[in-house]
Formats: sequence, structure tokens, C-alpha cells
Amino acid sequence: MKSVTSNDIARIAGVSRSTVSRVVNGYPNVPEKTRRKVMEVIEQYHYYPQLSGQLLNGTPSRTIGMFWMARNHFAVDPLISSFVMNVIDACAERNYLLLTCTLDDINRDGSRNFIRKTFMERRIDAGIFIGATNDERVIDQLIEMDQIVGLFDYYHENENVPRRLTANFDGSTAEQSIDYLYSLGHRKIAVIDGDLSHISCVNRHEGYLRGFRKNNLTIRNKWFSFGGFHYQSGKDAALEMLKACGSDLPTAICANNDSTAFGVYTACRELGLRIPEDISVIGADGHPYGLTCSPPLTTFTFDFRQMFVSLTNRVIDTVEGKTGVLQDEFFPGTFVERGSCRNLLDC
Amino acid sequence: MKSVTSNDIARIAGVSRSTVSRVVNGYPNVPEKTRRKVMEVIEQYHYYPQLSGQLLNGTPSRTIGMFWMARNHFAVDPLISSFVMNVIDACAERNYLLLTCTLDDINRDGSRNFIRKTFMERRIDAGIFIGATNDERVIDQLIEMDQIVGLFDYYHENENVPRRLTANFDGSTAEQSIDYLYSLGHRKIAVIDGDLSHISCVNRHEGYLRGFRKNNLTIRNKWFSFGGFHYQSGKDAALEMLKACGSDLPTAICANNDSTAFGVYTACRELGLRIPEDISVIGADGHPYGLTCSPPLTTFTFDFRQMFVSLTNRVIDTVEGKTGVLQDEFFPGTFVERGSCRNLLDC
DNA sequence: CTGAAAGCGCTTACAG
DNA sequence: CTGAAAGCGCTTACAG
Repeated sequence: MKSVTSNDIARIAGVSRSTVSRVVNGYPNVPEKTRRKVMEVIEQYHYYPQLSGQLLNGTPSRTIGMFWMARNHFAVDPLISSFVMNVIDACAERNYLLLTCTLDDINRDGSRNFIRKTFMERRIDAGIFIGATNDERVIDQLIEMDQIVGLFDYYHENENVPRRLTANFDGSTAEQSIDYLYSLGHRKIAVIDGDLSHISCVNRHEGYLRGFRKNNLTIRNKWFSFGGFHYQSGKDAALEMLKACGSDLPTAICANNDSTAFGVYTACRELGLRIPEDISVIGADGHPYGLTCSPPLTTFTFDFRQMFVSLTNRVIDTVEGKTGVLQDEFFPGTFVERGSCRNLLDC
Repeated sequence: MKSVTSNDIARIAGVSRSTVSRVVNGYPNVPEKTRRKVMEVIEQYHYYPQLSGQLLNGTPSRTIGMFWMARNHFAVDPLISSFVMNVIDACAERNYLLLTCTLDDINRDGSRNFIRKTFMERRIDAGIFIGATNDERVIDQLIEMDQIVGLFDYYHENENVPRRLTANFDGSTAEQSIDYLYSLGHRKIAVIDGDLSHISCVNRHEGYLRGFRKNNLTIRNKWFSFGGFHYQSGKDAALEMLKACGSDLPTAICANNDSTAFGVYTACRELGLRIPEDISVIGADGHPYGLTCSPPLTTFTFDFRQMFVSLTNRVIDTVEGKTGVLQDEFFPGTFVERGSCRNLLDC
């Protein structure tokens, strides 16, 4: 089916293509009578201007990109899956579309090229990245190429880099985790760190260290172990760490995030350790499973909806040339005491 | 920054735009030496052909649309949020992008117009719909306009409508729910139906009725109540129904889906009814919360990842002109017995 | 093997 | 208020 063009509408309505364009774009210099005549034909023939012609004339695409730096990996996690819905909603509220894809392996040049291509093709007015490591060079390249980039959990030494918007976790929750456990009488505290190529994990790592020092706690190497972001890595790291401890077990474990904490739960169960009777666990994120797991997980919740809605709006503000847009934003965690930490002072 | 065009590349490489185009598109009739020369210039200047020019010549956009028939509504549900990640992954595997948006109110003409516009602008090669009601007329309009449409949970009287691909639930799980409860000795069974403007809910409703008839159970009006898709509607419907029952309570409740079942849990808790001691509950879907809620929910699980990956692939196959694509697919549920149904015959 | 030319559908000064 | 014309960046017959 040949689609109807502005030429067809112009011919049928008895005007020029210029006038059709003026009507479509709502320009004021068209008398009401002409406007009505043209609109009637447009509606009758279901005319919609094609994107290609508009793009060619520099009209913005009103589309935001969203790039996931891994594939077949996020759908299993309800928390991470919700991120994209938040961004979709936020875009839609501003009358933008979201164009998104997962990258199969960001370390392949093909993936980086694909990202650059999506920007340079002018498919999108800006792009948001999830899961970019601290040293991802494609980010810098895009900024150099004058592209607008939004980053979730991304390292930056310099604030206020033009066209770069960030949303990050306030890392002080890690220190507060140690304080809290200390206040419950815990002195032998282990840590399951996350993947330190992500800034949130680095910040939390340093927060744990501050907490240890502040409370004069011994930092034992064998109680520090490195996980990732996810359930399985938390489970593996906890199993390895707890087995290596022999009988000299920690009384509490700080997990880098809630998904990791759920892995710690499983590891403890496999080793016959009860939570919180034998060992306490504290997480960070506010994963929905934390409410219903057994025992419910004590953690710090973050308002992810707010984080993504704000980031998306700041990206769109920048696209639209607004000034004074807040470029770098840190979001605080809220402590939620549930049932996974034992008070040793009650004994 | 003025972006570099095929004209620039042609000039610098000392060839014509035609040759640049041939190199970019990998046509065979370019000698290796010319190809290398042009590729060098392309890489040096970071040249990427703009979408607008290609679109204008009829090149497909390699983009699939995904429309959510409600806004600010899905992010709260981890099951529904995962749908989009599955589609994103499936598109990415085929080297397609996903363009998606939520509609604020499908009953406004503006929303329908926005959908038509997104297709007609040629932004997308096809579109997938989530949450369309049985009688959504924009679907028929799109098919009439030769667009390719993928539908999740959508009614159809006629099979094999050209360019229409569907993914639906096998509705027999509802009948099996009744059979199962009957086998446990339940005779007083209530039903919380879903929103009957969605075909899955209609099919389940009819399945329940078949189950009642088959097992010679009385269908009492006051035990049939109508919820929606979500937690709150399930809770409200259950509260109303249970209060109306007075002392003549059902021994079991079939919830249209798991989210509704969780609402039933809350309603029962508020009324001081224990599950499964006082009342049994069975759901359908395989919601992740069903594993960790208390008691774990007996349900029928569906392989949503498979449903969405298959639907996406069939849509893309159709876009690419493959023949013999399976148009209408039903997916079976798998019974998973957990802890929410009591065996009355054990007493 | 390769270039000149036409054309895809739109918008925007420009001229009237 | 409105039309003719130029131009946006690409691809594709066509001619050589």
C-alpha cells in the first residue's frame, strides 16, 4: 500500500505542500478556513508526516535511548526490570518515546560501535546507560561528540561535565550498616563486596572501611570477599568465605546489595546457619523480595522510581535546552529494620 | 557540530556518493582497494549514515514498537516489568531495537492517534501490544492499514488473520484449579474473576464454570466476584465477597491470577482467616512473589519469557517476510503445588 | 567497476 | 496569506 504524502494532501485539498506543512505543524499564519479544509483531507486520508522527511530537516526525534550493558541478564531480576518501566513512564509523560536495547557483550567493539551508530544515526536525542563500568570509554566518546548522556551508577571525578547527567547512590549507607550492627553488639562483621568496577560498589566498600575504623573494629581479610550484583555471586562468595572461616565465624554479614544478600541467605541455609540466630545479614537497595523473604531483610531502601524519573527528566530538560539543570544527583537510602539482624546485647 | 555526511566522505576519499553507499552497505561490486580506502576515511571521520536518508529510500527501521495500554501502573509489578525486558532481549538478539511507550488513557482519542502516528511515521516495522482489551478498535485499524501487529492476551474469533500474531494463555488451568480443589475435598469454592474485557479472564471464567459443572458443584452468585488484574482489586473483591458471605464462608478461593491472590491473602489476614487452615487459595501466573509469600502460593506457572520471546520472534519473522510463521500460539500452564491449599480429606 | 542524476517526504526561507 | 524552489542525506537504477 503506497502511503499518502504531503503532496497527495496538497493536491486533494487544492493548496501547496507548504500550506499542508504549516497546518500539520500548527503555524499561526493560516486562516481558519484553509486550516479546516486541509485538516479534513488529512483526517479523511489518515495522513501522518513521515519521520524521515522531518528528521532530514533537523526536527528532533523526541526519542530517548536506553542501553543495558549486558543481555539476557536483567529480566530475571524484578528490581532491575522495574527500572525500564520507570524510564518508559517518565518519557511518556513528556511525550517522548524510549528506544532501548541490551548489548550482548560490551567488551566487543561491535557493541560500542552499535551504541555510537544509534546516536549518530539521529535515532535518539540522548541516551541513558545502565550498568556501565567506571572506565567505559564509549561514554567519553559520546560526550566528545556532543551527545547528551544520562548515567545511572557511574563514576565521575569531575562534576558538571556538560551534557552528562548522573544519578548515583549516596554511599554512606554502608557506614551506617556497620554502625547499626555495632550498636547491636556485633564485633565480628564480614562484608560481601560488589563488583568494584561499578562506582556504587566502590563507594560502599569505602563506607564499610570507614565504619570499621570509626568503631575500632578489626578488618580481617578473610571476612572481606567480593561478589557481584546478583544472587548467584552473593551465594558463591558467602559459601567460600564461610567455609574458609572454619569455626571462627563472623556474627554478621553486610551484603553489597539485597540480591547478594538473598544469595547469602541461601549459602547460610546450605551450611545449616540460621538467620538471624546464628548470623545476621544486612543488605542495601530495597528489593521487593526483601519484604517477603524469611526472615524479612533489614536493609536500606532507595527510591528507584524517583531516581529514574528524575534522571530521565533531567536528560530531557537538557535535550530541550533548558538551563540550570541539576547535573549530578545523589540519592539517599532509608534504613528499614526488619528481621535479619540479631541484637546480641539482649542475651 | 555539523555532522559528516556521505558527501564529505566521498569528497575526501575521492570517490562518488554512490561508491560510499556501496561500501557502507557492503555491496559486492567494489574492488578491495577502493573499499579499504573508503573505509579508512569513514572510520577516521566517524561517519554513520543518518537514519533519515535511509528511511526515505524505504530501508526498514529495524525497530519494533511496544505499547502499554496504561501508564504509571506497571512499574510496581515485577512480573509485568519483566515482560519488557524479555522483549528487549529478544529484539536485541535479532539486531532490532525496541521503541516503547505507555499510553496515559487508551480511551482518549489522543492515545489512539499517537499509536497510529508512531506506525505511520515509519518509526517502527511492527508493534506489540500489552493490555489491549478485546474490542480495541485501533488494532483492527492498524491491520487494515497493512501494519504488522503482535498481541499478548488478545481476543480473536478468527484465526490466521494476516499480519496479526498472538500469544495467549491456555485457559484450561481454571478448570484444573477446580478439579484440584475438588480432589482435596473442597465443595464450597469461590472465584475472584479478572477484568472480563481481557480474553484471558474470559477464558478462565469459562474454565471455572466448566470445572463447577463437571464436578457437580453449586455455582453460587455470591461466591463469584469480579476483580481486575492487580493486588488491590483482588483485595477489594475478596473483602466484599467474604463480608457478604457472613458465616457461610467458602472453603477455597480461586483467584484469576497471582497478583489478585496476594490481595486475597491480605483480605483474609484482615478478616482473621488463616490460609490454608481456614480458607484455601489458588492462583495462576507463576508470579515470583508466590515463592516467598506465606504460605507459598499454589498456582499454575506460565513461561512468560518464552511467551514474549516467541511472540517477538514471530513478529520479526513476519516483518522479514518469512512464510509459514505460526500466527496464533497458546501457552500451557504448569501446576505447582505449594502451601496455600488445605486437604480437607485428611481431617 | 563507477559516476551523474533522479527521487524519497518533508520544512523553510524567500518572494510575492 | 501562500506558492515555487531549494535543500536536508541517502539509495538506486541507468549509462558508460
